[in-house]
Amino acid sequence: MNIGEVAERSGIPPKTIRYYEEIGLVRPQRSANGYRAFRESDLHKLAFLGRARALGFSIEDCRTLLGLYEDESRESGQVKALAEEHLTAIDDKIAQLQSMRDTLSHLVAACHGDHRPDCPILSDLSGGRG
Amino acid sequence: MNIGEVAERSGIPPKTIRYYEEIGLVRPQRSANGYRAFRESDLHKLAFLGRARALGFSIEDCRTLLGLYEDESRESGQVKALAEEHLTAIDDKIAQLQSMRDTLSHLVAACHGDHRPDCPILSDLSGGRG
DNA sequence: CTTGAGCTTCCAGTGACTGGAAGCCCCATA
DNA sequence: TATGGGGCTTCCAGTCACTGGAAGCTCAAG
Repeated sequence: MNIGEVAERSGIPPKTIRYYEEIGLVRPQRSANGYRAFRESDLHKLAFLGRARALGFSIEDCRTLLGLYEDESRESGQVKALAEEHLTAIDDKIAQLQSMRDTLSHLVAACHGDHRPDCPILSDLSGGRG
Repeated sequence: MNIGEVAERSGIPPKTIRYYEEIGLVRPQRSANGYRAFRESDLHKLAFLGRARALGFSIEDCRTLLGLYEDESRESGQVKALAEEHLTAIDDKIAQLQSMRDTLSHLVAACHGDHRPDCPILSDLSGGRG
């Protein structure tokens, strides 16, 4: 398979696939003409990466997960620990965004939003009174 | 004021303040010795920026907000529109994270996480049956 | 033989900092 | 007066995960 077909079937753009090769996540062979020659197993790996990235795992986490996936002597505890750590990070981010959201939505509600200059949003940002 | 004091009073690290100057968000004067000389108004601006950043506004949004803050002929509608747009973006991010969180927490719950190799998390990542 | 799509590499830019090196400047103490 | 240490300066590089674009090679169709 050439990169275009792999991109389509894995849902990962060609540029990103090349980048993944550059950082050693996949190692496709090469045809005589210099084109990358992907096997089904490469496609499978890329799809794995796509799903892991969609769950928000970092590239380094993905590398670890791929390693565990290919290691038949892995312990599921290692995978679960990584996933739990990531889950905690996600929860932290959600909490942070939620807090921003709460503050911001109050400010937006308080702002009449018309042609006049006075604005509770700017007042708040400027320190509470001005 | 030197940069150290401004950093402490605004809560923004010196490195970040220098960066903000570089991109034109603040323009402190200079003392004869080459040190940056901040006025109270610079400190005020930096505190404004710190709060806007804490609400998740991008640097470019912050630039716009500062401009509106200093423009006495602004219309509060412009500020509100910007804030609403940002609020929507936050909501989108929360929804995305929440979706990741849901999937991931199910997978984590399904994984026994012991010394055995079989693992629903990896199975899912590998395409549902691997 | 030409055209155009697809592939190659390499370089640069994104956002918002952050770390580190090399080198002034200033103040306090011995 | 020397020195030591902390604070300040600039500049360069790295972060993360791509993404855009340029220049040029390859391949299949007409």
